[in-house]
Amino acid sequence: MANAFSFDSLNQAQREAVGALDGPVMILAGAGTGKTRTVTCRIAHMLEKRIPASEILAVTFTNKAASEMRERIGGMVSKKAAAAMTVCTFHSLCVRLLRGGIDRLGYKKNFSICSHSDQVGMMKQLLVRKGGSDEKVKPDEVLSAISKAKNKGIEPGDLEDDYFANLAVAYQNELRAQNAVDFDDLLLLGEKILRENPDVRDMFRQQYKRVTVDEFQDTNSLQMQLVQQLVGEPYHVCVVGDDDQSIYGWRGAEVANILQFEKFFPNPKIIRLEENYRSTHAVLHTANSLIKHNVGRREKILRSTRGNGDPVRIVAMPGDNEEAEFIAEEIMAEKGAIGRQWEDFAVLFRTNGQSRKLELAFRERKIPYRMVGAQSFYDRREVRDILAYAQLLVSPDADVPLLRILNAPNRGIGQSTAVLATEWSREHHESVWQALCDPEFTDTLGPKARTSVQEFIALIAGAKNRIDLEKQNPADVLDALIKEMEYLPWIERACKTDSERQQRGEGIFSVVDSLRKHVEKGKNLQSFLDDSALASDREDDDLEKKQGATLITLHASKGLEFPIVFLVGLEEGFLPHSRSIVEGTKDEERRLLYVGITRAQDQLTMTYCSKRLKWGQETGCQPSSFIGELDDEHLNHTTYDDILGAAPSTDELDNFFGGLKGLLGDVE
DNA sequence: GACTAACGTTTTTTT
DNA sequence: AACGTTAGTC
Repeated sequence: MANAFSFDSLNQAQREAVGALDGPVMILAGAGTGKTRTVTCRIAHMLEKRIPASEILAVTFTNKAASEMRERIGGMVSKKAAAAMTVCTFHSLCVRLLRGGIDRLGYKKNFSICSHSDQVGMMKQLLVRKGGSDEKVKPDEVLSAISKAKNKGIEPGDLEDDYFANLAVAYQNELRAQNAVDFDDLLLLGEKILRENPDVRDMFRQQYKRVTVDEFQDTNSLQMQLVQQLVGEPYHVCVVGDDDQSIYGWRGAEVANILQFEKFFPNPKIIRLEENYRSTHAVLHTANSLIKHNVGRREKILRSTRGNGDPVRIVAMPGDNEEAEFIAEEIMAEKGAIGRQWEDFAVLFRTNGQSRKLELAFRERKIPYRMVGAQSFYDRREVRDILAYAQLLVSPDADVPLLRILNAPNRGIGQSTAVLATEWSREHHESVWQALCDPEFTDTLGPKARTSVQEFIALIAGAKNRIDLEKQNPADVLDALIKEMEYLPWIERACKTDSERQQRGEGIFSVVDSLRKHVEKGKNLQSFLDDSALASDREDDDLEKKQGATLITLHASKGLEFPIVFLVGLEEGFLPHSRSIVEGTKDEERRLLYVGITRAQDQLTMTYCSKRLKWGQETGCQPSSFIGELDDEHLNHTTYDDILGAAPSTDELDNFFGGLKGLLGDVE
């Protein structure tokens, strides 16, 4: 552990942050200022100072961030010490807490965690059951209102809209009846246990004497309260973040946590990291000039440790076709001219819909590219289905997963039977599964439906017995179950393409496979379901594993960096998004653009179009009001026509773009 | 109960 | 344009 890290390799501010181990500390880490390095060094410093690893808690926002942090610290100190620390997300910390003590709140310890799609399923049911509303209300709308209420500490019944309040109460009762919690409940109940039980709270405070919270600008007020419960005197807490990069306000993040940190912990030491190692001066100057238009921020001026670099280009485009072509052509030319890798290029956009034209242009030119984000692995139908079966094998009384797969694959238990069973279960205050098992209920069904139900019950009960009584490997049982009911052929029938068929098959396989690995580690089915519910895992989230230029949303780009960045669609209505103007969140849109700009290391090009295809319809566009806020000093305003001349041939294009670098770029 | 056709919607995304 | 949802038909 001797050479864990060296103070010499850190700058003044970083050194101060790494050295300040005691008391409340807030590190304001601007983009590209070596935040991760500082935080990991600080924790390594703790270990070097003989603070036991077991007393260290680091909370992150995603599981990926948690494992990366553990790995980096492991590289600096011993693997053993890294393994002994607790590095996890707020949610998984609460799961641990609740598996131990949720019975104090009247839940059973084997509670299940509702994923988003579970919540939607439940809310859809409630909307049907409650009816009553003249307008059609979307499940997501209600759920987000409930979520915001929970995060603000408002009781479901006290929601402003009566209809929503009614739904919220019903939703909460439903969760309760199924012994289930949603993501917000994890935090809510975790905080409640700590607050109401001094013995539990003291135990945690004894256990975790040093708490670090990463990405602090993304915490909501409930998470702040949780931190306050976790951290007792003498408040050895360190929060790290950048209010200028707070872009998740729409899902409850409270910048106030950073802006008013002094209110939560007394006399914090506040350290600013402003020395930027990532970008050229031109890029940073432009970023600084934009973000200073936001009011009520912790002012930070990023300083470049590098040279001026090329000016930042703002290019006016006739339309989105030209925009895509321009970028694709320029990437081809640049790559050849200065020997770049495809991976050095990134195109950033506000909405996923903007990627289509770009993909097309890339494919035409055989430019390899990687798309980040899009569809979550856990939202894939076959994955959700198989997880629903897995959950039934733990608790068949969970209504949402049961109803989800009751007729998937088709087994002759359709909507009408499902409705009858649900109604019966409500009247008799029991679960849908219990209703299906009840001969009194099945006798009310027609002979065909009755047989189908009985076969279904036998199928699930049989599999459950093989796990519970015969102690067979749950992964084997699940695998056999899937084959027995011919799930794969059923889902394949609905596929249009071969690649889709293959994808479905792989989805099913990987769920079973990851369950098997879980079991091999000695964990049970329940903990597998917990992990799956809390896992963010995008299909191939590891950007590094994919090859090619990057196409990515501004949100997903946070934390990444690229030598050459194109930021497209700087149009009023897109960036800032029209919705933000209605909702009065233009500041956050400005931060979003700030995040985008600060992703660039060497070269940045921002584009806007005069017209753009939107929802299959051509719409006129105005330049973003943000463009006018940028300082001109390192800007180069130009147009598509200026660069291209009048409609050159492809050959001319190639030649032209080949020489473009020489014409435009002030190469250092 | 299963399949098809018309319809409406469309920011960002994690746990 | 493309997707999911819903209503209508066999």
